[in-house]
Amino acid sequence: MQTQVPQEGTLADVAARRLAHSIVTGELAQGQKLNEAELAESFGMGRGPLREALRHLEGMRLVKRIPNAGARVVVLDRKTLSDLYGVREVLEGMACRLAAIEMSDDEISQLNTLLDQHEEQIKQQGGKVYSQSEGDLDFHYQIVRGSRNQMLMDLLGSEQYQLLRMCRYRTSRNAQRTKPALNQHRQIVEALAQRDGELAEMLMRRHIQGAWRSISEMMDKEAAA
Amino acid sequence: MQTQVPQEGTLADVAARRLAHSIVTGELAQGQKLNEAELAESFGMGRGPLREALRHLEGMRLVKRIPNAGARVVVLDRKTLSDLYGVREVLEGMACRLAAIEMSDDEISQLNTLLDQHEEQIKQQGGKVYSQSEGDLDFHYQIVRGSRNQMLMDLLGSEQYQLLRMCRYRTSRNAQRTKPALNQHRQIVEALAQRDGELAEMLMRRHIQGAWRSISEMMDKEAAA
DNA sequence: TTCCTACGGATTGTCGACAATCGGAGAAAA
DNA sequence: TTTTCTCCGATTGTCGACAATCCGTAGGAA
Repeated sequence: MQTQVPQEGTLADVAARRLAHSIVTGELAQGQKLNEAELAESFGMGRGPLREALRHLEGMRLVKRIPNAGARVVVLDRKTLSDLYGVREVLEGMACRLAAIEMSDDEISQLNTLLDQHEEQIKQQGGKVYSQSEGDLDFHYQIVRGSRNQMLMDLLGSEQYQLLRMCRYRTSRNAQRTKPALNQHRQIVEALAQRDGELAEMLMRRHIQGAWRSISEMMDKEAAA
Repeated sequence: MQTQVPQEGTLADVAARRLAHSIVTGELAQGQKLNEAELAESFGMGRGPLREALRHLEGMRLVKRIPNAGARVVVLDRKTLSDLYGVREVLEGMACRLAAIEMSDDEISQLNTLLDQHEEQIKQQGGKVYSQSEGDLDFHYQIVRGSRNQMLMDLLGSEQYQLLRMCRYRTSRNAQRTKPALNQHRQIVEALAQRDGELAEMLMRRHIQGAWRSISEMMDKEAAA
C-alpha cells in the first residue's frame, strides 16, 4: 500500500510537487519567504532534497532565488501575467494549428466528450468553478498534446501550466465566463474536426485574449476595492 | 582577485554554467552519462552543489534525469530540433511584432550597427563562422529583449537559447548561409524601423524556416555519409 | 546451450554537521 | 533623538559519510 501519491519518485520530486501545489493554491502567499530548514522539517526530509526541489521550482518560475538570501514565492503582478498570456496565446494558437493536422478523429471526439462532461458539471452546480478551471486546463492540454510537439508540451504542460493554475486560484470564481468559454471551446473543436487549422488557431487566440481581458478587469476591480 | 569568471554566485551556479558550456560545445557528447562523483571531483566541489546544478540543467532541457539511474546529456534528434524550430518560429515572430512597437529608434539603429560589425566580420574572414553564430544569436536576442516581454526573454534567452547553441555547434560551418541570413536580418531591421510589426514577424518566421531547412538538409547529408 | 537466480560492485539518494554569509538588535557617540 | 557601528543569532552554502537501489556478471539447473 502506498501512502497517497501514485508516482513517488525521489524525495526532491515529492517536495517539488508538494511545494508547487502549495504555491499554486495560495497556501503559500506570493512573495513569502521559504525557509529551507522549516520546510524540510515539515516535509520530514533533509535539506538536501529540499534544495534540489527549490532549484526545480526556480526553473518552473514558481519561486525566485537570490544567492545567500533564500527563495521567495514569485509574485504575479499585472505585467507578468500580461506577458504570460501573450506567450500563451501564440503557443496555444500554434498547438491548435498543428492539432488540426495531427489529431486523430477519435481524439477529437474525446474532446467533445470532455466538453459534454464539462457542460454537465456547469448545469449541475454553478458553484464549483474550481473543477471548471481544472477541466478547462485539461481541455487545453489535450489540444497541446494533440500537436505532437514535445517542446510545446513541455513549455505549456509542465511549466507555464503551473503559473496559469496559480493565476486561476487567485482570480477564480468569475463564473460568468464559464458559459461563453464553453461555447468557444465547442467552436474550437468544431474547427479541429473540419481540419481547419487556421480557424482553430484564430479561435483559440481569441479565446485566450478573452480570458486575459476577463482576468485583467477582475484585477482592476480587486485593486479598486 | 577572482579566478576567471566575473559572476561567481554559488557553487551550484558555477557548475551549471560549466556543464552547460561543456554540453553546448559538444565537449560532453550527446547521450553521455554524467557521473556525479566524477564531475564533482573534476570541478573541485562536493556532490551536493553538483546535484543542484543537474536539476537546473534538467529544467533547461540540457540533460535528462532518470530516478536512480543518473543523468544523461540530451540527444538532439531530428524530431526534437524540428519541434524546437517550430516553437522558436512563433515565439521570435511574436518578439518581432512586439519589438516593432516597443523598441526605441536608438535601439533599432544599434541593431544596424551590430549588423555592420557582422558584415565586416564576414568580409574579413569567411572562416570563423563560429563568431557569426554567436553574433547571430546576439541579433536575435536583442530583438527578443526589444519585445519587453519578460516571459519571452526567459524562454528564448536563458533556456532554449542553449539548445540552439548546442545545435549550432553540431551543424555549424555551413558558411554558405551566412550571407542570405545577413540580408534577411537587414530586411527585418528595416521592417522594425518602419514600425511594421506584421512584416517583421513574417520576415523573421521565414528566416527561421530557412535556417531549419538548411540544418535539416545538413542532417540529411550527414546521415547519408 | 540457454535461462533463471543470486551475488557484488558501482552509483545514486539522503542525512547530519560544519563553515560562510547576511540581517537585525542594541549600544555608543554626535 | 538620531545615526552609525559592532556583535550575535539565524539562515544559507557546502562537505563527508551512510543507506538504498540498480546493473552486470557469474554460477547453477533444466
